[in-house]
Amino acid sequence: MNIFTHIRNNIIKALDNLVEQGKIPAGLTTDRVVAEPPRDAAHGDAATNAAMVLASQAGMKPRQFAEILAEELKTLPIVENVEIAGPGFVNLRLSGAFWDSCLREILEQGTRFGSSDMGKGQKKNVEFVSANPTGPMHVGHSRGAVFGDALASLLEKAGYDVTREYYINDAGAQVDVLARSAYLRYEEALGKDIGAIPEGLYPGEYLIPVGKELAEKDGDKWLDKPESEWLAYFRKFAIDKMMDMIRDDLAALGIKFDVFSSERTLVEGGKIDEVIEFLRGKGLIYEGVLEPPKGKLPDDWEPRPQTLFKATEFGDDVDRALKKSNGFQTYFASDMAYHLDKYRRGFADMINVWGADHAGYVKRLQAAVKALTDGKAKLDVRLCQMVNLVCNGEPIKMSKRAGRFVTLRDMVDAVGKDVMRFIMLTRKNDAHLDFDVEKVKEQSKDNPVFYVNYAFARARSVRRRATEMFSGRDLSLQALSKADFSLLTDEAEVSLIRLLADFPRQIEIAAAAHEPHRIAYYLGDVAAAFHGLWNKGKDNTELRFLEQDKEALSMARLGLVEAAAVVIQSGLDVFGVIPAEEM
RNA sequence: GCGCCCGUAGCUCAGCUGGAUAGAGUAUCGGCCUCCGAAGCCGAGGGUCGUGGGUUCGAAUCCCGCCGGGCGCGCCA
Repeated sequence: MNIFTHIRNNIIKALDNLVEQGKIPAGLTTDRVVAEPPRDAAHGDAATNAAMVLASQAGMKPRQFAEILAEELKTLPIVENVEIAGPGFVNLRLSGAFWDSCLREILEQGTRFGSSDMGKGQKKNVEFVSANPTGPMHVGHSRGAVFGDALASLLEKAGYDVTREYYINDAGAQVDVLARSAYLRYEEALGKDIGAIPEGLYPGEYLIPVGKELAEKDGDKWLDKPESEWLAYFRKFAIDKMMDMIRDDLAALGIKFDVFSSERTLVEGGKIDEVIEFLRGKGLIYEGVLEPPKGKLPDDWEPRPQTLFKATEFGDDVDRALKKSNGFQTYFASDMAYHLDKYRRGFADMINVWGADHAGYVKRLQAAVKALTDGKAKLDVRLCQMVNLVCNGEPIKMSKRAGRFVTLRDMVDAVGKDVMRFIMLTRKNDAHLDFDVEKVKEQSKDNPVFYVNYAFARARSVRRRATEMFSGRDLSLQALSKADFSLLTDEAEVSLIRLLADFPRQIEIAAAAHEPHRIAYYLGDVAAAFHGLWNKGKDNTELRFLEQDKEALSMARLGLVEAAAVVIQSGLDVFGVIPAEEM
């Protein structure tokens, strides 16, 4: 439970009471009233802006309104003290019993703690990766993959019904190139000297086994046959192989999709024509000629009539082509069909994760979704910036053309899935990220995942000691939840409890903003608070977690330690990272 | 030319979608291991939040104009 929604509910109730008592006028708009943690803990546990937001509506001064509200809030059982500060903040100090109950809740819920019902089971579709099925995943895909997966987990934790979806671009010219490249490897497998891979075909060695497999399966059946006979067959076979490979790569990163959607299926099912007719019915299609593109003009540009969609009516800069001048469908047209398909499958709330190089495409797709669903569907596009791969400060060069790119698999093998996932999530998605493949392997401060994990490992270490010291005693989370937490009175202990209790709210904030990185920062704070408390116990033996002759106190402190471990584990779980028990 | 993103401590970045005295990490300097794991902790210095206006009780945050950086801009996928 997010304690600040709980507090806000109490404030709203208090306002209702004041209306009943005739102390403030009825009918105030309370939308903007919030309860939140004050920036400075010295101001209390929670602050509300109610007086400042409502005073003018009520025809009072903020301070005056605050006085009245404060009197009413003092009667709440969870409130220990109320103060008015600054322009009219009402600061609440919550009772010790309230914080004890928060700690108890963490231990009772275990790693379920942090879950929220904010999403109310509402369906959300997160489409990510969607790499072309023409080769293995390279490192450039990894950020979007990790981000999308973590965002999906985050939304699940916040109470949404999330579908992870992969859109296979298996309809364009690039998959014909794939088919031809595979055919070449097929010839090679049958003993033909293919020489150098011609320009325009995929040179990667990953197609060698594909050619070999076809040769073993079909023999020389396709040899010296015209392309028209084998192209479709080779294409399907190769695409399936590539998707198997991609699925394996993703699995190595701990990612599993719920749905794979195929562009080709949409095309062959006539869905593109259907969507164009659908829009034509709405009067949003016309034949016309587009303005020449701005900036550097392509050499062969000339005005041509095409089938256009009135994207400008929905916020786009120009109208967009759905059919080329030769009558073929554009990629945008199939994307429209795809998003209409998603909507019809029940997703009125869609998130797409793209590389930042697709930024120019966002507006037109949002315009499309608006038009297709009469504004009933939401589409948020999250852009992931590039990851600069660095090795001890030196940039690593990648070249896909030469077929020697660093694959995602190489990277997972080199640094490990968990490190990779965590690092990718320690930055806002739209900020560039330097990833040093050597430094992240160091077990030091250069490696943010270790800092958090170290706190967890220390917590486990305390538990191991406790089982020795208090052998025979039930030290399960359930048992510890019954400890006497009123014994935890040190400032560092109390502030750690507050921080841990804030986890559900952090999940809600991060989920609402579609920003998983916030959880990484929060976990850093939790780890810091825990390390701080630990070291306080080193300096002052009175504050050590475990003391043989003070069992009740030890149980309360062990409960706090375990609660910290629970929150760290639960937070890392959103990232798909499993913390090590020992380091 | 247009659109999107960005500009916060020497460096790398947070900043809870408008709150109180702008924070971490790193680097520099100074402390803490007879004591639950020093991969850690405590402390110090370091800021015109690019800039100029506007909105209001209140702006790093929202709006507009500049300056600087990045990306994108065909019927490609």
